[in-house]
Amino acid sequence: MPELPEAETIVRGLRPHVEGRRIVSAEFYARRVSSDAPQEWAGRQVIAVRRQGKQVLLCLDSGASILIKLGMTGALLWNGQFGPYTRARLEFEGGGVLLFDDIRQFGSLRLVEEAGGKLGPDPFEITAEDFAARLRRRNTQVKRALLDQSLVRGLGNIYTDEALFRAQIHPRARTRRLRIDRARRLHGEIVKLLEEAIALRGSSISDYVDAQGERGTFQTRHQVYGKAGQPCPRCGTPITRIVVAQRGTHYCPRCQRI
DNA sequence: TGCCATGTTAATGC
DNA sequence: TGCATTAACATGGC
Repeated sequence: MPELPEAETIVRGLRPHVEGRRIVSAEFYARRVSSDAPQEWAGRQVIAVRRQGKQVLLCLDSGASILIKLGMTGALLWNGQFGPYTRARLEFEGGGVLLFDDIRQFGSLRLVEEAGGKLGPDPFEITAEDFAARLRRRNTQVKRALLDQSLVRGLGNIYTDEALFRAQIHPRARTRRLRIDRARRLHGEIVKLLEEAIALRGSSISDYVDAQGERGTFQTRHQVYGKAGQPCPRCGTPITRIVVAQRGTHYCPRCQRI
C-alpha cells in the first residue's frame, strides 16, 4: 500500500516528534519484523527522518540508520494504540512511543550502515532527460520497468497505473520503443502526480494511515486504478483490467495505445 | 471456500 | 547481463 506519497506523508508527520530525540528502548513482537538485537538501538539519537523511495529511514547519531520497509500493510504510529498487529515499539526519551503495526508482516525494520542499496534515483531528483535515458535502456514492458525500484524508486502499483494513464502510455508498451518525448512526458506526469498525491496525504485504499492514524484522500482522485468497467474520465471508454508483471493493471484501451 | 490484494526477494531458466 | 516466471512470506476481505 504505501508508495512514495504515503511514505512522504508518514515522514512529515514523524519528523517533529522524532528528530533530535533519543531512543530509550526498542521491543519486537514478531520474529519476522527484525533480526536485529533491539538493545543495540537503545541510546541512539535520531538526527533525521528521511524518505527513501517508499521506505522510511531513521538516521542515527552513530552514522547508521534504521531502515523501515512498510511492505503491504505497515504503519508507523506516533503515540498510537498498542494492538494485535503491533510488531515493534520504540520508546523515546522524554516520552513518546513509535509503534510499527503491520497486519501481513511483509514489513521490516533493520539497522543499515549505508543507505541506498540497489535503489534507483528518486523521481524528484532526476531530470526528465535522465529518466528517459534510463527507461529506454531497458527492454521490457513500461509498467514492469516503473515498478522496478532500481529504475526509479517510489512507484508501486497504484501510482504506476495512474501515471501511465496521464501520460497516455499503454502499460505493456516496450520501453525501448518509447519515443523520447513520450518518455520525458511520462517523467513530468509522474512528478505532478506524486506532488498532488502528497498534497492530499496519500491514497488510503484499504488500510493505509499516516503517523497520526489519519487516512489520505488522494484515492478520490484516482482515474483508473481500481476503476475497471467504469468510464474513462477522458473519453468514456470503459477502463480495462489486465495483468502485467503479475499485477492488476488498469488502463483505458482507447487513450493508451501501444 | 477460494481467490485476490498496495511489496520485496530468492531461485531458476533462457 | 538482462529479462521473465514462479514461489514465498501472513493475513483479511469479498
